[in-house]
Amino acid sequence: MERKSIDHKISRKPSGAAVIRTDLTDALFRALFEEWAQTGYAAISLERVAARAGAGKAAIYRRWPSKREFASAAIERSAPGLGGFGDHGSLEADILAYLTMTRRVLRHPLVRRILPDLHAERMRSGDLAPLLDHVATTRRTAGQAMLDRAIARHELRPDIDREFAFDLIPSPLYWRMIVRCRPIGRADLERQAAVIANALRSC
Amino acid sequence: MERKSIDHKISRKPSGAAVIRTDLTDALFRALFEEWAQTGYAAISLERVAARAGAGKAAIYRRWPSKREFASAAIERSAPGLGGFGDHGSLEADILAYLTMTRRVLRHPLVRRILPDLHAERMRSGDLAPLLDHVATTRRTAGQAMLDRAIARHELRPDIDREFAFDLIPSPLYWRMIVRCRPIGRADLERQAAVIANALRSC
DNA sequence: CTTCAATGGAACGCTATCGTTCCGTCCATA
DNA sequence: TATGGACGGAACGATAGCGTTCCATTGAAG
Repeated sequence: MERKSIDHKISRKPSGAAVIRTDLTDALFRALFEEWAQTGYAAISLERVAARAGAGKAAIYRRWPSKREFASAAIERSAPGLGGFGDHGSLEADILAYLTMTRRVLRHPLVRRILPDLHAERMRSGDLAPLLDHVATTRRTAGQAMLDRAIARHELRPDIDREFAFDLIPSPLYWRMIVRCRPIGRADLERQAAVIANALRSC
Repeated sequence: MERKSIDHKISRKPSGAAVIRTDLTDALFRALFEEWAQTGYAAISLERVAARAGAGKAAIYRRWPSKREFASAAIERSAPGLGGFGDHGSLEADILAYLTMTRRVLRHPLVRRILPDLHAERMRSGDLAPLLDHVATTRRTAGQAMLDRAIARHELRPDIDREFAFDLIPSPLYWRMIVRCRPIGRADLERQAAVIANALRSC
C-alpha cells in the first residue's frame, strides 16, 4: 500500500482494478455500523471492521485516514433523512406521525444502538458532535415545518418557544425506548401525541 | 498474588498488612469512575484504572473477578439515592424540586458521562441492565411518593397511568441536557415543571 | 497481446492490555 | 523478637490491534 503518490507524472489514467471499488466501500460502511452497534464507538477495532467486510485494513486506510473520518463519512452517507413529512391536518396528528416515524427509526437494531452511543460518546469527546449536529438538523427542519403549520392553523401562538417544543415532542418516546429500554404500543404513542399537543397548545 | 486458598488450615487470622485495604478499594472505585467517564465502559482498561489509583492490577483482581463485577460493585456502592424527597405543597412544586435535583445530578461531570454510557451499553449487552434497574428503582420510589401525594391532593386521578407519568416527567430534561447537550436555566426548568404538571392533571 | 496504475489481502514491527505469577514487604500477633 | 498471612506493585507470556509495508493481482487501456 503506497498511499502518497505526489509529483508523479501521470501518463495513464488509473482504471480497471486500479480504481477504488465502490462495492467494497459499501461493505466497509455496513461492517462499520455493525461493529459500532456491537461494541460502541470507543471500542471499534478497524481490524474487525475490515474482517467483517471481508477485506484488509489497507482498504480502510486508502479511503479514510482515521476511525473518526471513516465514521463521519458513514454517518453522512446514511443519515436517515425524515424525507417528506406531510401535513396531517392537525398538530396532534402531525406529532403522532412524527412520533410514529421516530419510533420506527428507534426500533432499527443498528440505530437503537448507535444513536445512544453517539450521545454518550459526545459527552466524552466533542469529536463526533458534528455528526449529531448533522442528524439533528434534518430532524429540526421537519419539526419547524410542523410548528409552522400549527401556527398557521392558529393551534399555537406565533411566539411559541420552539426550543421548548423541540425538547418536549421527542423526549418521552426517546426516554421510553432508549433510556428505559421499553417498547411502546400504538395506544401509548397516541396518548403521548395527544398530551404533548395539548401541552403545547396551552403554552 | 495467590488468590485461591482453599482447604487450607487456617492457623492464624489474617491481620495487619495481610488484610484488604479499604482506602485502596475506595481509590480503585474513584479511578474506575474517572476512567469510565473518559473512555466509556467498553474501552475501560483495568491496567489504566489500576495506574490511576496508584496500584497494580493484582489489587483489582483480588477484589473482583472481572470488569463487570468491579463496575457492578462500584455502581451499587455509589448509586445516588435521591434521599429524602419532601412534600413541596403541590404537584408542580414537587416536579420542580424533582427536576432541580435531577439537573444537579446530570450536571455532575462523572454522572453526565457515565449515565448515558450505561444506557448505550445496555442497548448492546444486557450485562449492565441490573445496574440501571438498581438506579431506576430508587428514582421510582421517589416518583411514586410524588404521585401519591398529588392524588391525595386531588390534583391527579387515582387511576393515572403511572408509567406514562414516569416517562413524561424526567424526559424533556434528560433530552435537553444529555441528548441535546444543552444547559437549562431555572426559568426553563420551571416551565417544564409547569407544563408537565398541567399535562398530567389533564390526563 | 502487453502495459499501466494502484488496489487490497496478508504480513510486519510495535505497543497496549489482558489475566496470572512472583516475592518483597507489611503489620498484627504470639 | 520471630512468625504468619496475604497484600499489592512489578513482571510475565500471550494476544489483540494499530498504522504501515509489501507485492501478487486485477482489469481497463494501448
